[in-house]
Amino acid sequence: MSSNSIHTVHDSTVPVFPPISYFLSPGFIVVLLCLTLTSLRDKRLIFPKTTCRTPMTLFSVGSFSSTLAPMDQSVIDSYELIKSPTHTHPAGRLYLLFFIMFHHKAMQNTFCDKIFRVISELKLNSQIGCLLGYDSMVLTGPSLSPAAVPEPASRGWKEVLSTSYSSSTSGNWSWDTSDQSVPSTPSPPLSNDSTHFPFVDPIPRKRKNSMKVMFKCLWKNCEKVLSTSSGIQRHIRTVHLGRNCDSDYSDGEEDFYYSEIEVNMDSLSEGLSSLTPTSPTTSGPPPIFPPVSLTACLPRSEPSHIAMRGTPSHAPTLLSQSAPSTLCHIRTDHAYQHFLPVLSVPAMVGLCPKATLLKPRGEAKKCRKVYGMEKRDMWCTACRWKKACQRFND
DNA sequence: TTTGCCGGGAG
DNA sequence: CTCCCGGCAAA
Ligand SMILES: [Zn+2]
Repeated sequence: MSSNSIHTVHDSTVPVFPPISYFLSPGFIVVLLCLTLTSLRDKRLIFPKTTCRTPMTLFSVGSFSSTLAPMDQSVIDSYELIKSPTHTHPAGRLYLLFFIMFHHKAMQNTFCDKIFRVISELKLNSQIGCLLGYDSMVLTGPSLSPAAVPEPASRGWKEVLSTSYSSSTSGNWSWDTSDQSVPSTPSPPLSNDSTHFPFVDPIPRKRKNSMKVMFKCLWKNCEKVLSTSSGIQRHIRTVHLGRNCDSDYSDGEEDFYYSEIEVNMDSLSEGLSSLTPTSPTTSGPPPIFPPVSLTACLPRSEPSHIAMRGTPSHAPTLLSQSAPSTLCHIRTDHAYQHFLPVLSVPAMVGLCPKATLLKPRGEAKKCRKVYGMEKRDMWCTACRWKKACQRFND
């Protein structure tokens, strides 16, 4: 029976990774995301805030180990996945490659905005490159080989950005198939590598006054702020998403419609239902922004072989259905958010907060510069309307 | 020159 | 509201 020979590979237990065309069904958007992380912590920081339990499916590709593994369950799974030595770069870095399939097209922009924001807020020792694929124009090669990724200039793909801790680094890494690493990345000053997270004090930059983390609904014209993520999720679920409140069943979509804010408890008498309309902006404490260098990064040589394996996750799956207990979810979110304001350890050296009281009118490259006039449709809405950019705001 | 974006306007 | 653009200031 040669029909089965496709996934003959060793394990019969491992289901077959769906063909690339699966990701490219019309209406879906695939984001090819390449992360260069220096520690596991970085990833822990990024993904709980962005991909965890959102209406999309995340497939991880160990870019150097040439393995695919599904990551549509929870962050915990991704931990295990990352701990695998195949994902650890010899130099102590982690090179990760992800296919992200959005179940709703509208989620793409939200996701990008979120992940950009998180990365710049955290000043991660990470480089991130995003390749956005439009519908099914790319990766249409042989059914199973993502090696069919066309040349960088191919129209379907667009480089998004690459942030790095040092503004001078020209992050232009082409990942080669197997061995080599850090192709043209200038040697980063962080020698003090942290292969395992040397967690410093997880206490954020808390002021003496009690800053309490609260959760604000981001739905248009809704300024609801609640003290627990479960509360805000229930609010979004019932009020905005129109779901029945009888059960705590959640499909994870709420995560995109709220965000944490820090509220000064002194000027607030434990408002549990509404917030004083002090700051209309979404995120309360504007974090200090380091110079973030955005540079283009495009994959040069296509990964010639990628053995696909993993569970073919049911496409519009409901991630939380196995564990309807919302507590589990909250716990994870809550745990990670402690780390949020913590700066990554080694690279704090070159970063001066620099009192920029005068706000010299923008520093970071905005959508127009990053994407170019040619792909105006990839700008954020504000940029498209010639308003202040909200994706790369500073 | 290009880029960011305020203010204003149309629908 | 959403969407667009003239025009100015800064890069
Ligand atoms: Zn923008």
